[in-house]
Amino acid sequence: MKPSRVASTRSKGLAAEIGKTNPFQSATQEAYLNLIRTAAILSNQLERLFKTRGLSESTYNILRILRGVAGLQGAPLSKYGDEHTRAGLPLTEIGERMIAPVPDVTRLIDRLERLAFATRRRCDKDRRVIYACITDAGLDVLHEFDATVMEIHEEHLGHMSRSELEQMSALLEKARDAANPGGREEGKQARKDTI
Amino acid sequence: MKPSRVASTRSKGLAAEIGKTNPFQSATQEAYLNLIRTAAILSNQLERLFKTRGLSESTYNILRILRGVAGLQGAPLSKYGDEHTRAGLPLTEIGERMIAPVPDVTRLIDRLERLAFATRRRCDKDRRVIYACITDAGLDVLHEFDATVMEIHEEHLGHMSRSELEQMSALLEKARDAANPGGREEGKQARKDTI
DNA sequence: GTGCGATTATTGTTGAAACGATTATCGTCG
DNA sequence: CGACGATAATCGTTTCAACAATAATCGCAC
Repeated sequence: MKPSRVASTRSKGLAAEIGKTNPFQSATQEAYLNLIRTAAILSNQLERLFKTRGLSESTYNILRILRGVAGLQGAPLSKYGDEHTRAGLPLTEIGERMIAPVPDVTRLIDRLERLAFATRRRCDKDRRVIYACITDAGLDVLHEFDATVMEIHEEHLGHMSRSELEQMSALLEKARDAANPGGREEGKQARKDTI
Repeated sequence: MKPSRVASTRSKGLAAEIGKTNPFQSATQEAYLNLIRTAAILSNQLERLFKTRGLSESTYNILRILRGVAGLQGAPLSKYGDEHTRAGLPLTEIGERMIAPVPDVTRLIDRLERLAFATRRRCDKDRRVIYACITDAGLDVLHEFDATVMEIHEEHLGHMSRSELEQMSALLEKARDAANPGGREEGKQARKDTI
């Protein structure tokens, strides 16, 4: 069934030692478990918050991205259509900027549109691409969350010193270096700067 | 609609500063984003591996837990039934040991049972509880994965030094301290020692 | 311009998770 | 004993994510 490269035959020799390994088998495994567990626990509370307004962490992430570009001057949409149009972003680019890489941005925009938090707009230059824009209601709901989100972050991580947080961020970034599924972290300098 | 305590009125005053904040708004937010992003990327490859045998990360996690108790001497099930019974674990305890806290362990066991990787067994002492046990096929599929899982971990995190990994684990543990959704990390010393 | 590969988005379908309500059993108190 | 609250598991339903297949459009070669 073609294990699709992930289950390919990679035998470096450490295969034989399974079963008689250290309590945590290896430092890498312990680090991975801590990573997954911490992420799950911390994201849990935020997810519940978002859900009160029909959002998931992914859709919230998209709204943050759209808000980030909504106020830019040379934004793509400002030259089309009526003056009330807000700057948007093609769906593919949205997918590239998301913190958790997710295919199927279409469905997420569907939900945002149903909630009236985003709109679609076809690009005239290239009619394949669709721009998604945040609406006023979307800005409102984001604004409504802003304070609470920051406070939750403070509650969760405020007990760590600034240097610890920076250190953790640095280590996490380094941990990502080797992973890059598919290869190379987008040379196009994609900014994943918002939730 | 009762925001269920997560959206409760928590006004510490930093609410007002939204919008004019630093590039990363705060070190806590940056740390959170790095955490989520790294976890998503690293877990992605493992999930695809597990999926080749019909498992998710959660069901794999359960199998690891069940394997961990399958060989224990004073195991709960050894005193019931036939001699071929393998030690198992009540569903609730499984849920407590999982890396990502998940309700509805029932459904996960359903899948494992359908895949013939686990079996159910009702406890005679307390007929409410169900013990789940790993089967030989379950042990096989785990064994089949063991080497690859370790190698993926090495690929992902092998470029970091041991001290970096330990440091990262320590920071992640500390990050979890304050979160504890619902309060207090189970005083019953639950071990989350396997994937 | 016509056809062909590549890109963008959508859709269909399947599988998994979240949440709440429900059932069965236990322990205990009267 | 019989009722009550508590606990363990299951089920119903809705929502969400993953994967593959499809449709529309573009860029370019010819």
